[in-house]
Amino acid sequence: MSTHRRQAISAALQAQPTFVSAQQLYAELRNAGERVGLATVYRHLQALAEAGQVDVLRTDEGEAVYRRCATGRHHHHLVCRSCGRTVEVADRAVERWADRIADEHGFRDVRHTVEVVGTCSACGAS
Amino acid sequence: MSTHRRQAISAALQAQPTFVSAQQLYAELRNAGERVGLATVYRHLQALAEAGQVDVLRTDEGEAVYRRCATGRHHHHLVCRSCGRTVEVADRAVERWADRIADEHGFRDVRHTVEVVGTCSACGAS
DNA sequence: GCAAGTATGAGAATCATTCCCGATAACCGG
DNA sequence: CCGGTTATCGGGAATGATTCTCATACTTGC
Repeated sequence: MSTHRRQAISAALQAQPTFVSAQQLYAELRNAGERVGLATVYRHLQALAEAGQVDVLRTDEGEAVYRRCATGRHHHHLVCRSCGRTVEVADRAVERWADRIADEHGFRDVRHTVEVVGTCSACGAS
Repeated sequence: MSTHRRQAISAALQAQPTFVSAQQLYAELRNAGERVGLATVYRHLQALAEAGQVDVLRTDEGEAVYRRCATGRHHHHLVCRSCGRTVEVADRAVERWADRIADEHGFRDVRHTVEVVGTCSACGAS
């Protein structure tokens, strides 16, 4: 159906250089003049997440943050704790590791979460 | 000072077979007859977490869950999504992987989050 | 253009977590 | 053991993110 709002939200997300919370995206949309409701932002973000079109993760404070990733394939993130710059990492090594560990303990249908944060070269003014 | 409440909370946490939320722990303490406040549970849980005596992580719903781990050393968890059984995994391989990835992209002071969930052999009634 | 159905937005409702503050209990010097 | 001082408690209010509700606005098929 009407994909007007959905497109606006999807586009706004696309424009983000890093992970953003629903609240942030909502604020940006409002600033950009979009008359959109917070509930709508949440709805679409969730829909996009379920459709696997965006990645979701939780900050240490428990806030959900979203990001439209370059690839639809499974990957992980390397995020700068200072500027938020995000590098998408697709490396089979971790997947294999997770599978091996799970296997060693008899676990099945394994799913994993792997996120790495650090200070990027631009921010680490050493 | 008064370590009465602190001990009760620490002990209750010790008795948990898996990760528990502050709310759950609070409920258990009340059931056990402890006249403790929710705020106190949060306070001590946070203190214990900062002291590195308990591990904290976030559920997909954003709720913080705590666990007193066997070792104080750095490790990860393999959790059964059905029964909650938790296996502590200390495997240098992931650490090396994370360091390597970070290094390749010029990131420093790296910290990582790695959690694996699956169905344990007891629950996977296949 | 019209009916029927979905998306939308505003604000209320939820829920975990934190804040506030008067009450309480531990510690200490005497 | 006593009073004074101070950190901890507990309960309820305050906060903040997320979800729900529902009347209204837009879409689509016809």
